[in-house]
Amino acid sequence: MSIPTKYNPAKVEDKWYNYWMENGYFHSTPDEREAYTIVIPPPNVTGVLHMGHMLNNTIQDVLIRRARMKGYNACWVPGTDHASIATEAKVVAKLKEEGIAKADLSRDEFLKHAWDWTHKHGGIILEQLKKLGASCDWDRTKFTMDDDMSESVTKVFIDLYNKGLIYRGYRMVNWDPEAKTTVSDEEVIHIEKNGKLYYLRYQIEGSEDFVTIATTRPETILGDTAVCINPEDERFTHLKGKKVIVPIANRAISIIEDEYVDMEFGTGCLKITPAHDPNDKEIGDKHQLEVIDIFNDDATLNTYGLHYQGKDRFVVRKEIIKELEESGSLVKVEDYQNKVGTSERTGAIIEPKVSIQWFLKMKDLAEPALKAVMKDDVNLVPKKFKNTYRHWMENVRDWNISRQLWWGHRIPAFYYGDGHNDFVVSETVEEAVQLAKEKTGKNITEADLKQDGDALDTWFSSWLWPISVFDGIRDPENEEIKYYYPTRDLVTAPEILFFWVARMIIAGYEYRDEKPFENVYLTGIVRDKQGRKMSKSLGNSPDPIGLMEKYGADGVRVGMLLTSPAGNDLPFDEELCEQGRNFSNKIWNAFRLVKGWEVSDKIEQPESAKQAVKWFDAKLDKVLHDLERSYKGYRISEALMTTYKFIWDDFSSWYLEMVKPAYQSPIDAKTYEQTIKNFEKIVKILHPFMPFISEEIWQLVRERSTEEALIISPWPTVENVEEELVKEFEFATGVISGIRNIRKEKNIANKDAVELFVLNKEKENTDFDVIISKLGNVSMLEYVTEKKEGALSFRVKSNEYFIPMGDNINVEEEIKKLEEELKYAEGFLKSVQKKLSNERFVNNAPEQVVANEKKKQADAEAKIVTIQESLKGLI
RNA sequence: GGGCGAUUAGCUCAGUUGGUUCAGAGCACCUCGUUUACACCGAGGGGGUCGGGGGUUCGAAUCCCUCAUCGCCCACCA
Repeated sequence: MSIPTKYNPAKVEDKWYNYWMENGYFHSTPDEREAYTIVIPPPNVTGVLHMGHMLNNTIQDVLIRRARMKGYNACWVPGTDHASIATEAKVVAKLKEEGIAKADLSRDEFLKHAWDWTHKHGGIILEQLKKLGASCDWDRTKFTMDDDMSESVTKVFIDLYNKGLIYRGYRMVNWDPEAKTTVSDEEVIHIEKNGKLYYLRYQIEGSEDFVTIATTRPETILGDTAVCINPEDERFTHLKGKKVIVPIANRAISIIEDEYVDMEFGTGCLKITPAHDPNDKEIGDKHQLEVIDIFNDDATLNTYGLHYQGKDRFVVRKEIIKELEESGSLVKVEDYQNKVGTSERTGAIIEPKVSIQWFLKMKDLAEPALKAVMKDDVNLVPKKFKNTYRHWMENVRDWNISRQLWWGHRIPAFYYGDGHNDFVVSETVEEAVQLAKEKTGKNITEADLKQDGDALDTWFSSWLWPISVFDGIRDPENEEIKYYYPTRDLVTAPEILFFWVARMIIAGYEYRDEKPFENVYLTGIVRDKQGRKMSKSLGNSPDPIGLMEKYGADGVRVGMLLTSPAGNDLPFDEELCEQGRNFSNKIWNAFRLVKGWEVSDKIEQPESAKQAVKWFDAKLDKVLHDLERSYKGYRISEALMTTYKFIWDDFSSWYLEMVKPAYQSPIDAKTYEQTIKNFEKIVKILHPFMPFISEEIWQLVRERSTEEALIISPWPTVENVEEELVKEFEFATGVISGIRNIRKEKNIANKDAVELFVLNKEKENTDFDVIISKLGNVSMLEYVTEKKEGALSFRVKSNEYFIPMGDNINVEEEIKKLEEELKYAEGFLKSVQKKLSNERFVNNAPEQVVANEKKKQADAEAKIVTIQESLKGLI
């Protein structure tokens, strides 16, 4: 078999992904094993893979691959989200390009376009995930608008309606004039904007007097239905009970009193526009004011806008100010900063608007979900998000679930009359007819019914995701939902903690009486080097596919994980992928080295190899133990770093060097076999991070049947860690470093052997002396009882080592070096002594701590004596 | 405006209940190296008064107070 000199990720990665697919390793069906389930946060069906997905899905793949190897029945359910508003916006834009306006299409025609679009673009992102190595069970791929998924949504809607939790309400909602739909509070982003505060005067009816109000939105005066003052405000006592004239509109409106008004702000007079401000609405309701909606759905003015009818609100703002100025109604204008709500999806400035919408009562539903997180039944990683979660859940408000969109799940309400409450809610029209008949006692036919035109908020389907992908809504007793639910981990961005995570927990308790997942791993945001969020508009987001072509999927996976503890933003830098790629290269070369050895069963295993194998076993156990802890705490970066150092340093730099046969000599069969076994172990622990290269090497070191693929091979187990052995080896590496330092100082090439004499003060284990000899290229290692003359020395703990140099010693240099060492040791001793001479320390500190200090003192003293003696010898 | 969190080496971060090798890791940097896997490498090395100040304690990166800076979330002041 010939091993290529260069590792070729592209070729290898495709090969193994296909192999895994062909052999169905990703596929899961319920069996006697324990389930380990992850449901993917479904990306938008028309979305394209970005760096956030890369991070997110890499983490999920690491978790699911490790679970698979640990013997769980691992099931990672993939899928996509119909993303109602986002997709509809894209389809509208695409139609516009083709010269088609949405308004010219019927609902069905539009939906046909949307489905076409979905079929064409949907799933691209899933194909891209395959490049990353995502080991999803593709047979289970779901889409939130699949028939069964949609049915589940409808069922839940009806159920909640029948429980009295869903209602229609004439309420102030957030209106996105661009998408012409409402959006939930969570979808409104408040942005600080520089605006103006306009002071306008309204004439008092039947008088020449005026009252001045302050507003940021002068165009809304046309919808004013009152002016409000604080009842305590003595400046305005004379106005009580009077009326004022709205400029331009020339309507008389009442002056009302309400404590809401802040006397300190503006002029202390507040204009009330119930249709276009949430607070005004509240005051309006309290005082039974008329609601005048002056806007059309696209935020142009309607007939109440008088001569401004048909013009956009911001155009009107400019024009109306001019008109007010000309008529003398504008008193002054001040610069003013305020926060303006914008739509998360379209970026449009949100218009508060009163309209009839569907709402879900949240308070009672939220309660078990709040408790679950507070007592860590659902474990948030990192924990700091618990606070934010609690804050939101304690102040949860009713959820506006209706959207004036076509792409999505249509609200299953059927109207039999024109009244707002003349409807029935049901799964089918047939059923609706029946219900309507019962409700009205009239003979109602299908033709008399009209289905509600609104679609449901996207999240109203995704909140059911962990249940509905296993059909647990329609068929709560089915085998799959019982087996796979609750899922194990959810990996997602903190931005959607409320949109999605909280609501899934709510739905979980409501529909399964159980949490939807045990752990929620919240990733950070992927940023560029300058700390800016990666976005299309900034153009600072690298193309993930391009990155994978350049560094290999394995390399990019490592790059993503290197610096991303949970909850921390990831300042992405291509250099990280480079580090990942270099790591692949390192592993590949280690493999080439081992595969290049000639094996002979005629030679004995050298003692050094025996010791190397013994140590490596112990070290592996320690690493496995550390990994277990890291994974348990979801410290994925830490687990990767442990693996990285183990492979790079312990395996490549130490172990392989120790067992490596002499130049052009064969290796004994036993060491070779053990080394292959060790290689198998390291690719196992590597596999979750770098699935491709690990499988490639696994398959190259031995012939494998399909039952023996790495992806399904068992994770190495650990019984007990021989800490002592690991420590003793560290001591030996200290000695080797000492030798290397002297070689370097004296320019002694590694191929020239040296002699090493050991003055043994403290009995140390000598098992690793063979290793010291091999890696230090020591021709003779001898224990002596007194110092060696004409030699360079170094100390490790309280042992002293000598390398004879003959005349090749610069005495002055040596003295200087020793003096420095001595100075350090004395300083150290002094600090220890200071501690020990402090009576209160000795009396108060635990015995263990004091004993340790005493040991440190003794060691330091011994070392000082050694150095002093050496110095004497030189002088 | 309210709440939460952070501030440790040039960068990104560890540092479990205050006390063993507590000041660490990776990357970057510097020096040396054409030794028979790998220069996408090897061997060495430098670098931080743990944001400032104060306090508790025998002992503080770790606990308390305060100031500064940054970030996030929530919020209707026109």
